Amino acid sequence: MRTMAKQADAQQAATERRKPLNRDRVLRAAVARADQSGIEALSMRSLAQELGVVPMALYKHVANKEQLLDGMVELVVGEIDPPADGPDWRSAIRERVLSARRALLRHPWALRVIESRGTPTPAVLDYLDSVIGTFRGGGLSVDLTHHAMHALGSRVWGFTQELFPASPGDEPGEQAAALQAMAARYPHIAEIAMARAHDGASVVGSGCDDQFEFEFALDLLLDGFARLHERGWSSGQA
Amino acid sequence: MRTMAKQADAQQAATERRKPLNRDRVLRAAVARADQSGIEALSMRSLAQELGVVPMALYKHVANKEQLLDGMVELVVGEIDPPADGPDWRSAIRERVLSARRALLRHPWALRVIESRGTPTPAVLDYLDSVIGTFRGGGLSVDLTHHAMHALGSRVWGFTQELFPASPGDEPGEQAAALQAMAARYPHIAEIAMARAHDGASVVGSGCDDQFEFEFALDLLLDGFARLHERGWSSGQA
DNA sequence: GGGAAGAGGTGTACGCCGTACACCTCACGG
DNA sequence: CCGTGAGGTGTACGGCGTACACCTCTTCCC
Repeated sequence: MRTMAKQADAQQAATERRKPLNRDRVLRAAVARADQSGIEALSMRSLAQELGVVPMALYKHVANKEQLLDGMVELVVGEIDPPADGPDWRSAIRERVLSARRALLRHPWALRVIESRGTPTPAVLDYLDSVIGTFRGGGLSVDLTHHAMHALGSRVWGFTQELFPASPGDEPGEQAAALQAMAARYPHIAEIAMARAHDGASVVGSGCDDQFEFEFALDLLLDGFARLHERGWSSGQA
Repeated sequence: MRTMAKQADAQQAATERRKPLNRDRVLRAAVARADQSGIEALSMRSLAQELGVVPMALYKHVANKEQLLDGMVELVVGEIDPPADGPDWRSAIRERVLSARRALLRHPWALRVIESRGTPTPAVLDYLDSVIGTFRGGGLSVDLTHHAMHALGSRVWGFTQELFPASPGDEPGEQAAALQAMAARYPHIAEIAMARAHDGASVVGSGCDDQFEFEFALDLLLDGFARLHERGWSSGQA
């Protein structure tokens, strides 16, 4: 507190919120809120409140909620590492996809938003374009690259859709009981779930899409692409 | 029109809507509406109107909207053919998944609803359980089956997430122009899109996830599973 | 036959949501 | 000094899901 403290303080309350509140601040606040409260808790109203501002104020910085979501996606996709250059397309793709995974792991809502968005944003296109470029740079044909991208599907984002949406961790006892009940009706699911529960350590909570699962599938596909590439595969034949 | 026509007619208006309107009729109407107007056009209010009933009437048959969606999923998943039995797990899975694809193709909203639902419905569990059962019946280890299911991911439903949400068909001239514009900024995407446009015939509209794309990826994965199975792969090693 | 019971349909109301529109405020350049 | 325009406000509308009290039949038992 220095001279003119009173005046400064008085102004501060006004000033603090008067700090321009540009588009970027809005987007970052939105990302933060979605990160910690989930995407469904993000409304224009709640976001405005968090920024100490009336809802309509946001519309001076984003056209509407759709554009807000697009902006958030841009931010998240911007966190993905740039492509590694090198002769080895296989590991370049691998690294890139795993980097995407890390980014989207930090913002669990992001994949769903990306996928639900009607039109891909520029950052999304940039990312896809550069992944494709890596395939092409590695010598894969346009044809094979095209199909490879489709085969990867949403996996280019580092995720495969969870089959079981990861029930938020009840205490383990309860979970075991639920499993017991399921075993009668869904024996095969239970068998697999049991086996998984065995490992224990390596699994985060009850989620099953851990790093290993993802890399298993990714490598299976990359192996497949490599094999087809070696054989000069083209969609004309088998 | 026969005797007592007037009375019958008078009653008919009342009667027609008085037809009990059970849970099943509600669900079927909801599916029909979602099929033809899209899932986002399905609100309790609009559905009620279509059934000639006040919104709150629906709540006598479904607990809330979530349960409505669950019920719709049950209906759709029920359309998937039962598993073919036979010694060949590979083609049994293939058929089953392609059947799921056909069902979900008839109800394009369904995959998104399945995935967004917090807890899988019984029909969903039945389906997954029986797919797993087919793997196991084919001799694949619990371990490999587990990873295979993850690798399939949402592909067990016959779909991979579209990377490009299929812009609704503008006239081809316009589309070509847009492509031209994109080529500058996203050369690799453009290259692939061009190549695809070449084939023409086999592609439905501008959508790219046609049958071929899907089967390409599916077979790549199934081949991979088969190969690992033959080698007695287990997650302990490479 | 009369009346309780309960299933099915109604009407009103609340609190959320996104956002259109008119307004205010105030720093700044002419 | 004043106009202007960027940034923030307040009010309002139409849509949503749904709680709650109510009405109206059908059915079934006495």
